[in-house]
Amino acid sequence: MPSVTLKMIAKELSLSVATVSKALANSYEISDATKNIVLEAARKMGYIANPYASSLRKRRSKTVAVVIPEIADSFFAKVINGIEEVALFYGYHVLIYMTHESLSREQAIMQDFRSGRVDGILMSVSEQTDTVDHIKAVMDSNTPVVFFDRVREELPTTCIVTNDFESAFAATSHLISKNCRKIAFVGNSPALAINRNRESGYKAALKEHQITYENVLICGNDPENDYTILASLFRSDYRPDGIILSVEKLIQLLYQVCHDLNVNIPGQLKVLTFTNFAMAGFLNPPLSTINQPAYEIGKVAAQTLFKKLARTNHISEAESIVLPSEIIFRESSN
Amino acid sequence: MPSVTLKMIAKELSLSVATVSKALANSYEISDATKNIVLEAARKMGYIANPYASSLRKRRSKTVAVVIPEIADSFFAKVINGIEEVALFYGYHVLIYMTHESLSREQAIMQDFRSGRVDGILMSVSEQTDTVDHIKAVMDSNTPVVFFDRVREELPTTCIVTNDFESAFAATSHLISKNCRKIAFVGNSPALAINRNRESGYKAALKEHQITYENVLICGNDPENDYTILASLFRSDYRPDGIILSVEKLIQLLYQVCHDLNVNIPGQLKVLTFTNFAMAGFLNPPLSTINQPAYEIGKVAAQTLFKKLARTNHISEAESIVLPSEIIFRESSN
DNA sequence: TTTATTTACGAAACCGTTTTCGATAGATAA
DNA sequence: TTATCTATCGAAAACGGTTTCGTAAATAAA
Repeated sequence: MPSVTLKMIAKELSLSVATVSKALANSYEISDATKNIVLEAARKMGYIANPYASSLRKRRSKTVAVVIPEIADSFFAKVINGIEEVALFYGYHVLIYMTHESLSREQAIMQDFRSGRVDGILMSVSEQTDTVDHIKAVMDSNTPVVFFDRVREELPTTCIVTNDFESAFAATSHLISKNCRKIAFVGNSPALAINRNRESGYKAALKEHQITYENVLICGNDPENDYTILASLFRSDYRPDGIILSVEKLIQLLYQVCHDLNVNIPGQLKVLTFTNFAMAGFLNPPLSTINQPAYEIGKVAAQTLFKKLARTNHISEAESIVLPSEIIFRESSN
Repeated sequence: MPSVTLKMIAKELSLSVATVSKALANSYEISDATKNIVLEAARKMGYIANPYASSLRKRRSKTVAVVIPEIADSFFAKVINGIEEVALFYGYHVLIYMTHESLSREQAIMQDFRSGRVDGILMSVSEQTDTVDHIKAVMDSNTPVVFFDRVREELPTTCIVTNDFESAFAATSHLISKNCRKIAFVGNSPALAINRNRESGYKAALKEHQITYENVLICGNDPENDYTILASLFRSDYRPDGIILSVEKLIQLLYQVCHDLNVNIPGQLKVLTFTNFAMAGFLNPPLSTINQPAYEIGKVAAQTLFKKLARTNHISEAESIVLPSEIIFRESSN
């Protein structure tokens, strides 16, 4: 039960603690013969290093944090899969934190990271995040941050994003080509670059086709309220014939609304959605999707972070890595 | 940049490190006047305790681990949501580990936990897990484990499960009542109690109705292979007219198979699935589901673990907490 | 042979807390 | 007046590793 320590191995072998430590670290200072003896003893005694003692002295925890709005979303779940894959490879541990779209929670989480709990941070900011002071403070304390998906480009670090502008542009153009002339766009927070980019792509496509109907809705985090917002779309004279959803969560609500109000998809409304949703092709009707490469985003984000951690010089610059999304046209937009 | 330590506060205030530490811990040994002074200085200097020093000395990390097969599954994603909610409340941090259904990965992860990295563990075992030595070893080193969903009942600890037998029984009975006489059951690993319980429920219902057709398939983790297994069902004389899926991942494959082979749901095949899938009602056809209370399972599992952690005496006993699932009948089984 | 260098190891400081054990001064009790 | 508490604080020993630095022996260079 009493876990075995370096000191116990040292005593067992009549060596010093320092020697045992170095032997286990495969230091050049120790002879191969001694290393073998130590390794064997450690194995036999079932030695496992205390990570907290090690982290305290080395000032590195071999731990990274993932800060996301929430996890009940296939996108973030897949991102975490990618992150975990890479972290495992590099021997890092992964702490998970959720902001639940709350800035104050995000700030509290970031505050904690100034303790050096994690070596680096992978994050996707909350909807509410309209300041970056709390993030900058962590970066200033020498903990690198890599953003993905919901990024803040004003900070000098790497952002892993997808081609949101182009995707929204292509999606909107596609709806136009399908004879939609009143296309609505539904996003969540205008504070997020990701939403602004998609909105810009949407507007650019409208402009190119000289379409004046423009309808940008902002949904929040409250399903009931969002339902009302979506439903109101179809009760007004301003009723659209096409819609682009920027948020995965809204799919269900939109399908519900259309079901409840007898809006036929794609007959009366054509739908295209940013999502990462394996079953989209089996919905009724099959949903056209803009598939973000979630798993890849997670992998690249983690790899980028570990690259930063490996480097000693910390001249981090603002930079974007763009992984293209893939649009899959299905019946909902046909 | 150099993070502020207790020593710095002590020097600043001409107090001892011990006094500062105790003041911040709100110890009765320190006068209110001194506490206020210390608190104020700590706040002003931006003190954040080093968690590794603290964990090393206190032998408690305020960290728990979640060990799951994978996360790209709405069930586990929701469970984590529940866990995180409770962990936040108790001031705990959450480490995530995925086994990817591999026993050796699971063993490696458990091995690491013998270092005392985490105070407790929440886990759902892998498909391959046919031994519990690696788990027992961690429990013996005084790190409590709470199982959920995929449990191992032979260990003296708490298991959070849902009423799998009853759900499978009810689901099978329902298909029988809809005139299915050749009902297949698809699970993953027969090593898992959860699967055995569901299979037993399925068989019990068949028996009760004196139906002799019995068809238990085992799907694995390879989509292509699983597709073949499912497809072969409909090419044989043994072709079923009803099917119960024990695994969420298989939904997409089954719908694909039925689409490819022109098997009409529910006309030629009625389907009921264990899943936790918000969009099930909007699939084509709407899918009847046995909804596990994923979020609740996560919450209860975490609460149970924290209760164990709070207690000093460690007389853990085998015990099951059953949270009932809810069956929602939709068109796929009608 | 002498000197310089390399090899292999150990003593001790250190990482930043927490905790034990005194110590002191003032208050209270005997 | 003396003994006993009580309240408040500090010195120092943990916690279990890592790292610096010193040293003795072995080897190489002169």
